Amino acid sequence: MLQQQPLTGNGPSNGRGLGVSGHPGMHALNSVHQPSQHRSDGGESGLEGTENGHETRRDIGDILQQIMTITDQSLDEAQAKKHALNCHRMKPALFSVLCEIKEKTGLSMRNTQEEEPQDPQLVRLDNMLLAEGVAGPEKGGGAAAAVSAATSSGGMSPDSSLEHSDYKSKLSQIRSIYHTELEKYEQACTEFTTHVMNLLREQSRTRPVTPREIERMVAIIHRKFSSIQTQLKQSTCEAVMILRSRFLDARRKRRNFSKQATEVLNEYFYSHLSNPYPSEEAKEELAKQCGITVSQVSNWFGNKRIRYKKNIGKFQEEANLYAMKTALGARQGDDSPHTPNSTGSGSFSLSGSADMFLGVPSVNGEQSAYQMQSMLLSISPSQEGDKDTFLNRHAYANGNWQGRASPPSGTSPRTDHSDNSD
DNA sequence: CCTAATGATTGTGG
DNA sequence: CCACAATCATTAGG
Repeated sequence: MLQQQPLTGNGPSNGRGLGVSGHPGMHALNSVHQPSQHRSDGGESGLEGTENGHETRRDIGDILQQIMTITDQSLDEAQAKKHALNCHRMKPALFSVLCEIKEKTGLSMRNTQEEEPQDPQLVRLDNMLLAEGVAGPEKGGGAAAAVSAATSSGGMSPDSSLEHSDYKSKLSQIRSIYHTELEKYEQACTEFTTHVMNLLREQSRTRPVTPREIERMVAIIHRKFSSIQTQLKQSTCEAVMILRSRFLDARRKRRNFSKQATEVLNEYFYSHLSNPYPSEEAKEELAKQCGITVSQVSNWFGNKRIRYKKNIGKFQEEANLYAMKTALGARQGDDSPHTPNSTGSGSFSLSGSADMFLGVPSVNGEQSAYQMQSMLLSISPSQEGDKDTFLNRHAYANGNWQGRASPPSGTSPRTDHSDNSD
């Protein structure tokens, strides 16, 4: 819109080369926009000459003549002419009229798509950067604090902090890059804007430029720069996402839970074998005790249930161990919160058997424990469910959540499962 | 190195 | 959304 102005106010000074060849386009433009100003005498004051009623043919000749003489004019002469034109008393009025025309023609079509509703994607990017702590004021609050709190209570996972700091440093790196780039863009934008504004202001002395036009120009520049910024934000987002996925992958690089943690979990699992579905609160409690997250507890129980069910025989030893342990704990006046959920299978069953183990030589006792446990686990309600109430309950519950288990081995209490098929 | 154990993820169904 | 089942990916032990 601005690169090719139709007016020839400063024509003579820079249009020399073109003028010589008598460009038809130029001629046409001249004749259109300055119908009353071209005059004869290629010499001096041609532009300011008075009107004369010559024929058009003659006019054209004059113009050509004028153009031809441009080459002969000196720069000073041209400047002088320009100045003279600028000082003409009609000039402001003419300019304002021209501005109006411009406004009505060229810019009217632009008006239609002037408003843009704040690109939603840009908003999304902004939100994400903000949420990720890249665009915000400073990091160090929310997530980090929560993580540190969680780890401190458990008193463990010293390596997670390491990974975390790694993540943090990478993130801050991205952050700093983002900010410097953003600043650079911003600076360039304002610089360019002021430059353009100055340019336009200056040009407004020689050609019709309305303030509104300048405004529009500035808006256009801002839009362009903001699109660049969007790109920057997008790539930053990408970088964060990549970093994030790497970090999450690192989380997949699991560490086994501590011995104590698995102890606690197993204790709960086997003491609630009838219904190994800890409530949300129980999960939280366990998580706190083990220094892991609630979802990790959920994972653990999910894995445990499925793996236990899949091969009960493999877990019998373990089951025994923990059953015995809880029995011992219960016996030692540990009236701890067992949260009798639904079936009320708290310290139940094995207190008696534990007693038995205690009064019996160790090796033998362990063997008996296996037997007992396997009986408890593989018992079917119809067989001898009416012997003891606790046994009955337990067996029932077992059958309930396990559905039908499919232990590949013959449920032998021994550790020698002779199913080597190769 | 191979394998079992194990924590996490993914896909499916209620 | 939760549980389950299958699977992935890593760790630990031989």
